Amino acid sequence: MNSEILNRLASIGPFSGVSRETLEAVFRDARVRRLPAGALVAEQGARPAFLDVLLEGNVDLIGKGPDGRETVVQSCEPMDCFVLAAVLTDAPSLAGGIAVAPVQLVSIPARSVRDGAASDHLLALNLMGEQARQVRTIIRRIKNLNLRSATQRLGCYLISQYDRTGSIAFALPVPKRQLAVQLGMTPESVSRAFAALREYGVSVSGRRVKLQDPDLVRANCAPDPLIDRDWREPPAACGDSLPG
Amino acid sequence: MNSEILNRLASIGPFSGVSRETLEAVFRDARVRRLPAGALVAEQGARPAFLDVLLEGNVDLIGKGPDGRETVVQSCEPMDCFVLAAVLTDAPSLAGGIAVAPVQLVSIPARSVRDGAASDHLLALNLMGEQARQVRTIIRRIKNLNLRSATQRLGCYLISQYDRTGSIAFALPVPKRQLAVQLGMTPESVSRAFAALREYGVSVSGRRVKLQDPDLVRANCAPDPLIDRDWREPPAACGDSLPG
DNA sequence: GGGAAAAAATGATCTAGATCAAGAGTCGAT
DNA sequence: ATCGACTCTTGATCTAGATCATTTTTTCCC
Repeated sequence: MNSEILNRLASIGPFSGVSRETLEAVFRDARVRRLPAGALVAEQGARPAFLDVLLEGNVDLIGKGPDGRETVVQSCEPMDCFVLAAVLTDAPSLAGGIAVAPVQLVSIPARSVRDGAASDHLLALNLMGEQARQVRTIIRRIKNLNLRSATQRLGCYLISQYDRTGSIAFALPVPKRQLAVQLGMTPESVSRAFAALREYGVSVSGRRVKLQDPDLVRANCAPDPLIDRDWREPPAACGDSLPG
Repeated sequence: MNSEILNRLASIGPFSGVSRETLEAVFRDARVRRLPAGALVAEQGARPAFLDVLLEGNVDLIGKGPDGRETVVQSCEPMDCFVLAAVLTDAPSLAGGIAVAPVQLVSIPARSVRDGAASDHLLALNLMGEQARQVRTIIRRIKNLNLRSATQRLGCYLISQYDRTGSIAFALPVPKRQLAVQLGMTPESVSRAFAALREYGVSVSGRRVKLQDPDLVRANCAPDPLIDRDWREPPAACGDSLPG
């Protein structure tokens, strides 16, 4: 594992500020993995052997029922870590992970993570905070799915892209098919939602989107800081208040 | 705060095994509250001043959208603690809490909880584990809602009651109206689901339920340990491996 | 025990979005 | 450019469950 990757890891929420010794112990047996799109990254029902941190690509966490039905629990971006809850409780994973694009990830042995938390107070605090943020992310998703129509969800997503880029014209970071997964609907519904948003001055061509009148979209899609992630909000370095 | 309550608190996941001094510090300014059914226990959008532990009654955590729509995020039973994620991250609560029955709860100042975690390694580990379990509970709920029909959800719920009580005849622990909330549907749908389950030998009268043939219900509702909480699974005392 | 008030059952609609089924672009590789 | 394979769009239908409206059953309070 090269030191550039190590530095990137050390800077994310769970590991920020953690002592060099602890990091060395935790990462000692970590390995970088590369997998093609479509690969199974984590298996549902098995105790995860590794905590995975996504360096590049996208991974969808998918829950399957006994009858084969599926539901996307979460859609991960670079520097997210997944199956953390299962790793920390050493319990069978409730969802499987599928690479939706070629991925690069760091796999840290689950044992190392648990041992690290047990022996390093700050790491434990960080992981506690990370899990708390997880909880909030999932609740946001639930609210997004249950409280809004498909069209509103897409509209709010576009608004968030607008806020992030600061430009009324931007490219979708993912293909529409994948957007459908993130927004909890079918690709057909995404198309129809785009069609519905034309009324509010939204034009699309391929991946290029243009918001003629962002405020009109805002007025009709009701973005809400308690649902949509505020990308400006700092990742909340927890453990800051640790004395000593 | 009397010592009986203190002992009950000390025995739940987040506080189990924690040193007397830490517990004293954390609980120093804690207060017992009693509220009538319908009371607002926690307000959405506000930074919670307290971590609440439910001693008696039931609390529903409800997310509201800008347009007034509502969705139940979680339904809490005694000895659950809620708004923990918001307390730990000191962020606005994403959902409000409503007492659906008269409740008794312990309110611990948020500050005390965060300070406790920062100064006591074991407490931090416990809270980390508690949050991890939270995550898993919510994911289970998502899978239950998205992967099963209303009838299957009710059937699996009844099976879980059967497993818990060991008897094919038992009383529902909550009124049907509340059952509807927990299962994510309307009271009307609960009625219809009960009607549909008659075919599988389920009879109801008031709160009394009888499963003539549990295996028939099982066969048609597909219970799954990765969705339904296994009540036998121990609450996973986390932090057991803490050295020293 | 009677009778108001809440809870539950039942029936009749309604609806958002899924599913199914064709077309129409779009893109990458030879 | 030409082919073939995706990805997207658009239209037609279907469906689980919500919603609305009414009746029946419980509950429980005096």
